[in-house]
Amino acid sequence: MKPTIYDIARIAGVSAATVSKVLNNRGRISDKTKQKVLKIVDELHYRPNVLASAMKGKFTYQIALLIPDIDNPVYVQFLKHIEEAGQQAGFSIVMCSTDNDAEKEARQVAFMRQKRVDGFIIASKFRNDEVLKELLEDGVPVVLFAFEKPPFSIDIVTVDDYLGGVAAVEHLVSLGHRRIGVIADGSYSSAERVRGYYAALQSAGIAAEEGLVAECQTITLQEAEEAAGRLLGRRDRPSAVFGCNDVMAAGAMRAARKLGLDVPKDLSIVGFDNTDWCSLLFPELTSVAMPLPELGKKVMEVIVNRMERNEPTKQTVRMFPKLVVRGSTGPV
Amino acid sequence: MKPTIYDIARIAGVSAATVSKVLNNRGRISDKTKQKVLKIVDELHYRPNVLASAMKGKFTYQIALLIPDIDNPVYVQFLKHIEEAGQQAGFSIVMCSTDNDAEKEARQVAFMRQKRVDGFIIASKFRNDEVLKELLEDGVPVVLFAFEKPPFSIDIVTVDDYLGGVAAVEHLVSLGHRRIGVIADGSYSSAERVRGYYAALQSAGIAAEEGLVAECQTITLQEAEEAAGRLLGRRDRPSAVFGCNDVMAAGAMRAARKLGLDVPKDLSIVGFDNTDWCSLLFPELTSVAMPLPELGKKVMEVIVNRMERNEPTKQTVRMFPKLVVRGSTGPV
DNA sequence: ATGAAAGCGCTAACAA
DNA sequence: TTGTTAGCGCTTTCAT
Repeated sequence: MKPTIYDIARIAGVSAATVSKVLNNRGRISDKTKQKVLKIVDELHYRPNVLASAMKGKFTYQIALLIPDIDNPVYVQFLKHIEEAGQQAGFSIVMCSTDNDAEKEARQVAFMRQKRVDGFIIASKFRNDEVLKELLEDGVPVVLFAFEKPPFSIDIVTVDDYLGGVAAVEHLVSLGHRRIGVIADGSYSSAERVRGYYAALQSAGIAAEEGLVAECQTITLQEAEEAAGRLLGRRDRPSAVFGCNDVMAAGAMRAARKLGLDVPKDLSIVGFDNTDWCSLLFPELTSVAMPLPELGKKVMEVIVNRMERNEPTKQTVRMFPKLVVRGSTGPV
Repeated sequence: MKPTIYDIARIAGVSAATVSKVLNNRGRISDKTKQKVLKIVDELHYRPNVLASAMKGKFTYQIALLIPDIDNPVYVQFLKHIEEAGQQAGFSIVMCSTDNDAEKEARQVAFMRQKRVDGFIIASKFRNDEVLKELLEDGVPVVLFAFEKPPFSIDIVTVDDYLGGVAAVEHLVSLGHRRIGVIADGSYSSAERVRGYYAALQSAGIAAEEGLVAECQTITLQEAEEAAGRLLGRRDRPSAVFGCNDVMAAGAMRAARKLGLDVPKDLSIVGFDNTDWCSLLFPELTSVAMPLPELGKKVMEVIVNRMERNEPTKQTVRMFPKLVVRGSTGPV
């Protein structure tokens, strides 16, 4: 059997309370007993049982990460960087995929709460307002990652999608493009990026055109390809397309190829998220990058902060995206 | 506060023990009290505290998944399917990336054991034999996923890499290729796939050639591209390349493009893992697919089985891979 | 069929 | 400075 705090206590000739104090650096303990206890702890490879200490109101050191759809490569990046930051801070990440399904969201949250995870990081979207509200009311630490949910008062760590959209489109404009299509999905981020698109057009003095925005219901290559097909099938097709994420952009790439269009000669394409897909595509995809390592660190910082002291004021951290130019964009 | 079993008991006018029995379907309880208790449970939205029941030796319903490197898209697929199967079976997955680092492996395992996860699924590789041995000796449920570790007696759920290698190379041979290169990494799976390569060559009556096997230290696009470059730079370059995973194959694709070789006219390429990268590449990548949904289900089945009754005999499940032909392979 | 009581491993008052 | 005690929420004998 694994040794318990009592085994340590017995061998060291002290009480369990003393051992606990040594382990947690609380109260005053003489240096002598401290050393003695630590020595035994080391010898027996003693490791406190997290369950037991969590029962006393301490942390479980587990954070649930809710992700809508792991087939989108950007979510893998989220996971990667959040797990990394979590490891750094001493927390593990429990991966919960929700498949964009409100029922599943509810089930996962309920299940995780039973396990007393210390908090929830919700990435990109969350449909079940009911459940979110309950979480907040119950004072469970929750941080939204890479999206916002306006009516809710809640901690948020995200990227400035609006500015990202602006950057993408300004790049295209600077290359001389004036007819620029967009492929968007129904998400909050997407809407912001599209807003950036309009703003960039406007400040370049380009009139926004009906029919240059294609919508996807779900974020899949196939849907994106179809949406792009609609855009590129027009008689007056755009000379550039802004995909609101790399999946959309990849779909546009496929559509272009199917139509025999050369990228970037006949069509420039910009994506968003700067995932590893960018370097697989040919030509490589110009894309807007989030500062993921920083975002990951930040989201852990915010959630741990909320776990430790539940301040009444929530914060929104909105970091700056950065355009990464590659081969998929060029002059008209 | 969340209601406890005592709250339920009090309201229902029974003892906590009775409530516990109802909840766990143990002992005999009259239908009447059962209904009464269940009703209260429902009304209060009572959910048992997993920590508390785990303290009494029950499950935590958490399984640690150790993954070496989430940048390889196949590991994301592992995660996806294992999480799915876990959800089905009522277990959540704690993601632990190890970065191929023995120290990190040890840290992660120690940390997870503190949290009393019910078991470990180790994907693809594990360097720290020490730690693995300890896990096994302590009777902790462990299953290897998608690789084997011959000297150890341990449960394994994997794909038959050898047959996968055979299938890939037989496909190339059937297209008329006789000089076939391989790009491998140092993993167990890779070695098996290469063994399949040799076997397929031999049964086709083709002499294996020195220098047609390129090795990578790590699985990155760049290294793969370099390795492929070495293969394709030879005067008598192969007409086909078998990448031991899709990353390697993608690297080969890039190398080919850099050398101005047309795929599949000048060079056929086969990958392994059938990841989503396959449909991003152009031409789309022919690749060997693992039956991931089945593997995911199986690995959960095996680990849960080991959790429930620790039988002395370990099992190895080796499933069959399947070649998926796409545009990257063609006749010589 | 039901309940009382002990205890899982730990922490936190409170005493000493 | 250290120890005693109670208790987190649950399960499990063992009585009744």
